[in-house]
Amino acid sequence: MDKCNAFAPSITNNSNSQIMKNTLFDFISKYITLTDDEKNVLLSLDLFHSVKKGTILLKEGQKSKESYFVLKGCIRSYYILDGEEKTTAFYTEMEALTPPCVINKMPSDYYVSCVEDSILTVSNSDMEVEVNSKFPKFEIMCRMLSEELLAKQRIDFDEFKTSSPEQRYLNLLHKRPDLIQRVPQHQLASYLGIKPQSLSRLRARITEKDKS
Amino acid sequence: MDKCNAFAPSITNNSNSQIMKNTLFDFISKYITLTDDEKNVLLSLDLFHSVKKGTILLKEGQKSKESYFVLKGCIRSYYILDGEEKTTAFYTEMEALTPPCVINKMPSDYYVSCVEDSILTVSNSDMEVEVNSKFPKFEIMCRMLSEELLAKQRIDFDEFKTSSPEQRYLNLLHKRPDLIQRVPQHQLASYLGIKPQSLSRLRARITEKDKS
DNA sequence: TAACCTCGTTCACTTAAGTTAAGAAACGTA
DNA sequence: TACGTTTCTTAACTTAAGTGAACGAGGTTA
Repeated sequence: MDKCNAFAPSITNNSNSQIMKNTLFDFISKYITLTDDEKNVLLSLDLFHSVKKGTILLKEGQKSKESYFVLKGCIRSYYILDGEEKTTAFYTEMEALTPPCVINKMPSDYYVSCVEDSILTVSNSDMEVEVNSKFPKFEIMCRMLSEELLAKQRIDFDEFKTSSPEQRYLNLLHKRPDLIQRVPQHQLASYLGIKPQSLSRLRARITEKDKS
Repeated sequence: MDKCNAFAPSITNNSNSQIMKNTLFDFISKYITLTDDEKNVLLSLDLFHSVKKGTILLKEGQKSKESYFVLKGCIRSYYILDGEEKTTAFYTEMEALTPPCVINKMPSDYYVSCVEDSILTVSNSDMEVEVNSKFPKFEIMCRMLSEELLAKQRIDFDEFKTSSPEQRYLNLLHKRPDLIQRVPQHQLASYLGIKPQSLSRLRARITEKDKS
C-alpha cells in the first residue's frame, strides 16, 4: 500500500509491542468485551506502526482512508492557509483521529503529521467495514466512540467560542498541561487561535499577574 | 414523561403530519433502507412534537436522555455564563442534536430552546438502545450519522479557529444565509464568538467596504 | 568555525474587539 | 393608545490581538 511507505516496518514481537497491544485492548475494553479469537483477528491486521517525528501521515489533496489511534506520542492536524501553518488539533496517548476526508470521501483539506516519535495503530476504512460486518460488536463500539467524541468536541468548541485567548490558554494549562511542554509554541498559538507573538505576550502578562 | 409537558400534544394525523413523516423517512433513507414494518415501528414511538417559540427543551443541571431532530423550525443551544447567554449552536431543518449530557450521562451544562415555532422528533436514549438492538440497521445509521456529524463539526471548529470574526460572519452569510434572517443579532453575535455591539460595527464596516 | 535556520521573545505601531452608555426602533401587552 | 421591554445601533474610550521588525539562543550544515 502506497502511503505506508511513510511508516517504519510494522512493530514486531518485542516487549514494547506487548505493552502497545495491551494499551489498545484496554482502550477497547471500555466499550466492548473481546474474546481471544476476536483479539487475534485484530492482531492479524497489521495495525501497529512506529512513526518518526516529522513524518507526514496525510497531505492536502490526498484521498485517504486511514484512521489513527495514538498509543504513544503525539500527532497534529494542520492547514496551510496563505502559506501559513494553522494547527487545529493535537492527538496524544489514547486519542483517535479519523480525518474528515475519510468520512466524506473528498480530498483532504489538511495535513496530519507526527509531533514526536510515535506508535500508532493505522486502520483502513475498508478494513473497518469488513470487521464491523463480521463482528457487530465493533459496529457498536464505533457508534459509541463517535458519539462520545462528538460530545467531547462539542464541549471543546463551545469552550473555545465562549472564552478569550487568555482564558483558552489557562484552560489548556489546566486540562492538558503536557501539551504546553511537548509542543512548539507557534503550533500551540494557532491551536489557541492566535499568533505566536500574542501567545508570548499573553504568557508574559499572566506571569506578571502572578507576581502581584 | 415529565419533560414532555413542554410539548403540545403530539402531532395527529393531518396533512402536515404526513409531510413531516416523509421528511424524516427521506432523511433516514440517506443512510439505510427501511421496510414498511420498520417504518411502522418508528411511527408507533410517538416521536413527533410541535413546539412553541421560546419553549425551553433542556435546562442547565438537568439529566436528559432526549435527542432532537428538526423537521421544521429552529432550536438553539446556549450557556448562561456570568448571567449572560452564550449561544453556541443553531439547529435547523434536517439537523440533529444529541446534547452532550445524554452521552456522558452528566447534568447538562447548557440550555436548549426553541427559536421559532418548530416541529421536532424527540427521542429517548433508552428507546434508541432498544430499537438499535432490535434492528442492527439503526445501529449502523447511528454510527454513520455520528461519524458524519463529527467530521462536519471538526471542519466548522477548524474554520472558526482559523478565521477572524469578520471572516466568520462572511462565511456564515455564505453558508447559512437563512440564519442571519431568522435569528436575533445578539444570539448570532455570541455564535460568532463576539459581542452584539461588535457584530453591529462589523456589519457596518462591511457595508461601508461594499460601497467603495 | 562560520553561515544559516528555526524558534521564541520583545517592541512600537495599527487595527479591531470589549466596555459603558445612550438612544431609536420594534414588539407585546395591559 | 400608552407603557415597558427587548433588540439593534452608534459613539467614545479601553484593552488586547495583529503586524512588521529586530534580537538572541539553539541547532544544523557546509
